[in-house]
Amino acid sequence: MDKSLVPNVSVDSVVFGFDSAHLNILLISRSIVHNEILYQDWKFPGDLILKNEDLDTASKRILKEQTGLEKIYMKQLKAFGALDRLLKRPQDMAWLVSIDHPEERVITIPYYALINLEKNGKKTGVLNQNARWFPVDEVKNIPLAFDHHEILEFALETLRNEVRTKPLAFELLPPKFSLSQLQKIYEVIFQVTLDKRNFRKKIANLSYIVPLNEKENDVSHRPANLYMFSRDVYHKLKSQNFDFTI
Amino acid sequence: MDKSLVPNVSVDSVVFGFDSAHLNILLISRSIVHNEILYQDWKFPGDLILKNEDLDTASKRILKEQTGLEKIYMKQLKAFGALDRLLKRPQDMAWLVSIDHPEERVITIPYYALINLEKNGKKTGVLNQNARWFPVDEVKNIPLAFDHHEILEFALETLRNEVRTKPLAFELLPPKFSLSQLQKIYEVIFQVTLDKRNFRKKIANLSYIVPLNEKENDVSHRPANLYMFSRDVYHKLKSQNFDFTI
DNA sequence: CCAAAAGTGTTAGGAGTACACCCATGA
DNA sequence: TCATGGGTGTACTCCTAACACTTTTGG
Repeated sequence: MDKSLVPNVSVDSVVFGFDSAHLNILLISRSIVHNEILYQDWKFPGDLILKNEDLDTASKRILKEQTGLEKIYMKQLKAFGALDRLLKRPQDMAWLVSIDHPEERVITIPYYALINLEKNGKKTGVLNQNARWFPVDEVKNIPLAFDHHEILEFALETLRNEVRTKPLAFELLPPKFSLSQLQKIYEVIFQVTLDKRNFRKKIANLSYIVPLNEKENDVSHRPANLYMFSRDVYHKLKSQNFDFTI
Repeated sequence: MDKSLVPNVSVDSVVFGFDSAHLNILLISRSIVHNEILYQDWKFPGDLILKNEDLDTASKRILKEQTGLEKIYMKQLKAFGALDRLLKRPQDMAWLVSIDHPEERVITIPYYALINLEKNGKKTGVLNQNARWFPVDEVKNIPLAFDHHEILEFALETLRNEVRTKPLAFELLPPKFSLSQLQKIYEVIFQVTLDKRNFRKKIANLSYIVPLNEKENDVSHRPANLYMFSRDVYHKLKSQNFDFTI
């Protein structure tokens, strides 16, 4: 194993991608042959960190190396350090050996990341052949490495908490978006349906969501007006103590 | 250094204690002589974890060893892993050598803990001579080890977020409490003053805060009625989806 | 002209906020 | 009898929730 690695600490990334209809998760394919059995499953992008590297730096570096994604919103979740988190299944242990990390005790520090998929897209943003987007509600039926199901649950809960009080929805949207797209984000994150008129009334009161003189193109229905999120206005309001809530 | 320790991972505890008037923080005194200078400052209870120990287990064990506190509410904050977090001041580096942990890279995983100080008390609950309670707003003027000021800020922010949606206030109170005590908790945590009548109206709607047929004793004013928090009722309501907010 | 999503107001009920005086106890 | 904190109601405002039809575009 590389001596410049911290042997007991890794980072992972739970990347949420929104494509105007669904919330998706980025997974990396993993194949291991162990005792003549082929195991195929999925994992989050992640790896051990370097000794001379901050946690935040490591998570960005590794995400870029493994998927090609960069310059997206990332935030730490918390540390996952259960004693047996690497030891529950034979394929997990075999995989550690196969990549020359035969440490038994690895504490992982997952991050969640947010990206819009319409432009950064299923193709353009993701370079690695082994990486694939899955709708978040399908992931519970997909075999994941280690404790990654548990990490995903925590990431979802955290996303739901944070999106209530922070302007995270805009990280999932393109720079110019329609109100229906914005509404859809809250609907897929909270698994609810919202009333269109009430939602728009609320948005109309938020000075940092500014209407543009621009409409959707090439849609086979009445084109929606486009809006943008003004970070400037938002931070000005926030500094005058202010409570963001949808 | 003990070979059964994970050399790069520690846990710390930010213990909040409420004494009916103030929110307090538990700190441990640290003295180091370095280059013939005596440094005296304070730190959170904390240490490196053992190789065969969960993070949650480690934080409980170390808190008990260093302060005597046990069986109190504890929850992980997040990992702090800045490259230079141990290297900013000479006393920090000298201290690591003095306790035989001369590792340069230690990622710490702080927990926050909640306790009531009226019964568990300034004396009874805390065994270690070096441990002392400080009012939380005095701590910013006290020299703390490493990045412990930053960790405290994060702990306070987290406490404020979580106390909004979870029944944490009751962890800071004795089993039987008055409504004024409960109100005071929200006032000290959020640094606001609340209207007594409006506060009590809200509480009256919460079925899991149940009035007892019991009053305060030995107070030189009209004795307050006592209440208790019913975990049963709370969890029943919560399972029928329900939104806790003060 | 059809399909599809955009856009738009009103009303009723509930929650939040502001506000001032009397009560019970110990000293 | 005084000092101290406990305990109580009302009116107004604002937010929330429920609800259905017309408009604009591409095909």
